[in-house]
Amino acid sequence: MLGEGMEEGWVVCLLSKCRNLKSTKQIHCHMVKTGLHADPFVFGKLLLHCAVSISDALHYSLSLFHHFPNPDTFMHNTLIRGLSLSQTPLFSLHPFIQLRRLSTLSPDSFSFAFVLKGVANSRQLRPGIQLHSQAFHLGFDTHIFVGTTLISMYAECGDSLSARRVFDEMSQPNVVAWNAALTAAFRCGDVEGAGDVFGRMPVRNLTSWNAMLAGYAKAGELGLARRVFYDMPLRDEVSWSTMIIGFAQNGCFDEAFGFFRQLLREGIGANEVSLTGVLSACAQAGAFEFGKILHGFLEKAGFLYVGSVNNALIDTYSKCGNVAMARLVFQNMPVARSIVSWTSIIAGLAMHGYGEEAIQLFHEMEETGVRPDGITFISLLYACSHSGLVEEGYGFFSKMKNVYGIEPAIEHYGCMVDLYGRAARLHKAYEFICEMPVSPNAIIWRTLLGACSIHGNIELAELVKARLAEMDPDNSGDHVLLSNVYAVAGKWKDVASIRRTMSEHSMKKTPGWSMIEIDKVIYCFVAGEKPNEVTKEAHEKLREIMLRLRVEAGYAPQLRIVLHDIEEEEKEDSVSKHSEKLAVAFGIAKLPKGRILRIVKNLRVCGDCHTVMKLISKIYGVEIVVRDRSRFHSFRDGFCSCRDYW
DNA sequence: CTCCCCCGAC
Repeated sequence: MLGEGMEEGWVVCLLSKCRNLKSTKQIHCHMVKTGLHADPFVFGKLLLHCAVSISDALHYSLSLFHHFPNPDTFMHNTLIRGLSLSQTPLFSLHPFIQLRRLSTLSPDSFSFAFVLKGVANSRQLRPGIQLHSQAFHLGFDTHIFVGTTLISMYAECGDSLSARRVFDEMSQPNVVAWNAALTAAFRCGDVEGAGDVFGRMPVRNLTSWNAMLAGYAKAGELGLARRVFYDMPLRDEVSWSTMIIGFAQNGCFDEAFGFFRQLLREGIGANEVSLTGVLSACAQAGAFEFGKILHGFLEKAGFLYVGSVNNALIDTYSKCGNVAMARLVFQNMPVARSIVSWTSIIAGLAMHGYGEEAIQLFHEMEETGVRPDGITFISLLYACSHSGLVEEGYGFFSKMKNVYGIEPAIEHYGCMVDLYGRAARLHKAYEFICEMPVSPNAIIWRTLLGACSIHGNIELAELVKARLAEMDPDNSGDHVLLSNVYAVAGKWKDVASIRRTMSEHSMKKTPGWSMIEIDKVIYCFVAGEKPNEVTKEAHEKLREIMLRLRVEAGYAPQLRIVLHDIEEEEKEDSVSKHSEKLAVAFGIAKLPKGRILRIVKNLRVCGDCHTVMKLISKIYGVEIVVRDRSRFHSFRDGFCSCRDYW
């Protein structure tokens, strides 16, 4: 038998090795048997472990807490801390208030710092102000730790002035407080103010420089980020990752790739964060070949043992059109599958039109005991809406609320509107919008307008367009959608009137572009661009293809395109050709037979192009994979994987 | 510093 002190140390050490609730409960049992659970120090460690170190054990720590006689301040603080990091951070107020009411105990600086963190995470300004005043009365507001948290809290709650004031009133801010002020300014969208703080900092460590990089990148100020990057006296892995991720998130994939290559060239080497960043760039750009190279590299370097890298790979393969590889990565993961892994594969299957399989995986996930989050349900609802699974979608929407207690966000309501709208239940979709408890944003109305354009409902489209005109009058896409509704109905006068309004207000239409990779070179075709050598060749091939489609398949262009030709007849013939048709034509001209044509497009594929692709796949015997704005179309032998529902 | 996230725009 071990001595008492040794037993104590041994239990605490064992506890720190427990990664889940089950093994932690075994330690707890042992503690009860040996009587150690009554020791406030050991019990406090157990509580901390359940509340903070392992996930999904917060409820267990709450019940432990309630069964402990006279819990001390540390135990209260542990509970506050655990709750502040949970899905319901505002609940951290409860143990804090309880602690304040006790006559035998009182809150300390930790209590304030943790509860302020909870308030910051809940973005609720009012309790934040009350806590600030309490901290002031008890003299904790001058505590550097509390003061720093106050700055972050005000910034998170959107009160930039108060954040600024707390910082200005600090007598001797340390570097952590300076960094908090810097991050706070960025958080409030005050890019200039952040630069100002940075300029006045007495000491700058690497963290401050990296915070500047991250802040500029998040604000889309990539030029400024780049300048700071080259001005830095010292760069670490974080600096490099921040640049790669910053460029990737702002759609500058070439730069993201460039920084990654430079990172390798300079011998610093990739870590798991820079790898997820560069993989995310591949995913968004549809860079399948580069993604495969990275996969080989990271496998050899042992990065497959990192969960996030697997997740990024799953997403990359899905978004590059190879859902089979995505599945394989998911199945062979040598580490535990997190909620992100499950959500990634569900989203991947969904965007490839495998709605039933996505649902199947969701059920497997539930059986495994992984708890879905709000994003999982967005992906699942997306799967249902894009596969026409209306009843199933509604079922999951209810389950999300009633079984998992997840309050639907505007995105979930958006999915539901899409679900009904795509399935031609336009009035149901409209009713749903009117009855939902949050006020609809432009995206919600635009979803319904999109549905009206698919199903040709002029009355509803006009009503919805009027709403959009109030909320987002400068959006050219909405005008285009309404004009499409008119065009399908043959109401040319109304179409012309919209076009006139658009040119009078000099509204710019987003140009459509399509990319195809041939021999490691990416060719990008933009609708309406000036002809060059490449586009000329593509046009020639396209003319030949279209002729063959007319002769052999009786193809006739759809109304919208006819209209288009009339309107733009004085322009170059090239303008009337959609970029995805050009990319396909170029691919047929250049790629060897039997190769899959992989195309990435920035907008949604139009009805006419969809028909043309189906015919090309049949007549030319090629497989075409098109990644549209939000999903994949796989054309083979005259059919598309979306079953014409998209 | 990260991975998964509703709509639409030729």
